[in-house]
Amino acid sequence: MFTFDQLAGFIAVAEELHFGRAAERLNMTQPPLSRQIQKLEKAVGAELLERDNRKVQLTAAGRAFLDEARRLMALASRAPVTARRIASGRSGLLRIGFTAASGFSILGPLLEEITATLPDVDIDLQELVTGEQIAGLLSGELDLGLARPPFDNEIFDSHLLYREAMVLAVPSGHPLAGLNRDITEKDLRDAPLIMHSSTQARYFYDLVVRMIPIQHSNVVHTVSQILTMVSLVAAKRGVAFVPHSATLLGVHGVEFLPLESSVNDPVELHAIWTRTITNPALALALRTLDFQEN
Amino acid sequence: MFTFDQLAGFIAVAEELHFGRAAERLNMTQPPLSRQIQKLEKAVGAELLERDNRKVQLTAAGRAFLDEARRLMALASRAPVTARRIASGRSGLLRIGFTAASGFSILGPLLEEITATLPDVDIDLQELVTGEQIAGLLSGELDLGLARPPFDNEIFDSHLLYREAMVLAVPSGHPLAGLNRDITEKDLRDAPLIMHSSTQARYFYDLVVRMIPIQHSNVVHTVSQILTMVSLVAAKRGVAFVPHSATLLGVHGVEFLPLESSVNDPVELHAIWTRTITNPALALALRTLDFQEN
DNA sequence: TAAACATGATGCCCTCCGGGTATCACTCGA
DNA sequence: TCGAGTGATACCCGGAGGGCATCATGTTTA
Repeated sequence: MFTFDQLAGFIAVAEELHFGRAAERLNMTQPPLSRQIQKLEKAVGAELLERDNRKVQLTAAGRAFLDEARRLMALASRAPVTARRIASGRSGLLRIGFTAASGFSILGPLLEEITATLPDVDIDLQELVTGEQIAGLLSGELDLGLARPPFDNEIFDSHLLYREAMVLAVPSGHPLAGLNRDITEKDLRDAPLIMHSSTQARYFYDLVVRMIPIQHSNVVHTVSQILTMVSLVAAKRGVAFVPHSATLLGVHGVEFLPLESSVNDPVELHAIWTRTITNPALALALRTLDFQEN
Repeated sequence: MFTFDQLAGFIAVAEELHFGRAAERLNMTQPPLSRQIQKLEKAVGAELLERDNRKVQLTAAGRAFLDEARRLMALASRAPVTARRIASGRSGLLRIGFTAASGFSILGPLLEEITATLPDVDIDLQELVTGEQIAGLLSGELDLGLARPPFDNEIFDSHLLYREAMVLAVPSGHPLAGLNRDITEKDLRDAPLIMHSSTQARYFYDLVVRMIPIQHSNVVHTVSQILTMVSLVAAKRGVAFVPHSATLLGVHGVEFLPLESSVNDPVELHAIWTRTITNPALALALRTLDFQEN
């Protein structure tokens, strides 16, 4: 196998067609350059230059090999640059998981800020519920999640994106919509309820149960995604507790009513990521977004 | 700058994710391999592998650099192969000049033989009169010519392709066409004549003058290309002496009549090339065509 | 919980590769 | 015919890189 030095030497001689001048260009003397070319020709197995004690010219094989040599040198000089770009985080891939509701609120501005500052970072997006995001982050299939609590603060670092109110989704024209006041526990005593899964959507389930004593006999559906809930409300299957950002989903035939609540804006959305960051693009993105100091 | 050995080492470690096994695969011991990778990382300017005293894994930059490294190695191993193919003549470029008439006779079979034996040799074809071919061969713009004498036998080597008769081209329905015998000098005493240029088509000019005493007052046109002559005959501008292969040009409105001649088939076509062959593809083609021994 | 094991990094030695200087061999032009 | 120009060769020397022995550290096992 030949070396990059030999290739550089050959290119110089091929361009100068003169060993002395080529050696000067390479900041070396002529003899080692001669031997370099000899070694290269031996390694390639073909005569590349025709030397005539008076002039030097390329052989047919030499012309072809010159092309390849230039290609090799170009590739070799580009490779470290791209590697460094990726190591520094200015280039690379960021895999982001997000919930359906966050997709309509915070995701857009967030992506805009990332792409404006880090234009060479590719972004993979996946709509996932919080549980799937946590699994993805742990397995390394995801770099960043936009998810709800709870998550293990030993493993994950996080940044609170926003808090929002819980509202009641009802079909258009529902009697409760005419009340023009905050909905209370009593209003819901006999309403058919579309409820969050206590396992898949634990966060919402717990929140609702803390806010309002539920008549479990009223529950007609148990689902895990906000979008599914709103769709079922639109289909007049019942009413549902959803975060305020669900109003942005744009589903027709649904109205959103305020709820009487002791806590202001109890629903949280966090950006979360594993504390052991291996993706430089993530590190840089977190700094860009001011989620992390240093 | 890094070396190919470092690249090969990195690829091995990246594939094995284990320094010991990678070293074994490379027929070396583990310590120098470790240092090779360190040198490579220093040269690249980025950490490529994350070592953990227990396991090895690629960094984001390492994954990207692995692609480039594989590309480099592939290119580096292909380059000598193509160079050798060209040096051996099995691949490359052959630039052939030919006269219009030879294009309709010998050129086809000749090309067929070359491409059948040397399928990877590209062929450039140019229709040129003998003088232009000789200039092209001398300047190195042409490798092989299909031309007429004379040419300098000191400079050019040659191979006689064929000899052919001279015939008289006359417009269809010309009185001479009805004679049904060889045409003699006397038949042409008053015929308007389309004659070869004494400079551009010296060979034909001399041949004709040797065969038949020309009435120079009868010459109505002086041209250098056979195809032009036949076209002018078709346009009834006169009669012309052309080689037998001109019958293959397929020009309508022209008949070809035999000439009384002392010499059988006086018109020669040669393959010619400079004695100093630099194009390996030419050397191999000449041997393939049996134009040259060894 | 301590000892054996596994694995990458480091220290040291030695060989060989590659660069430098001096010189040769060959050709061309005055 | 001789000197200038140019690529190849001889010889020397320093440094790069490989091998062996060993260290540092984390994991497995008894």
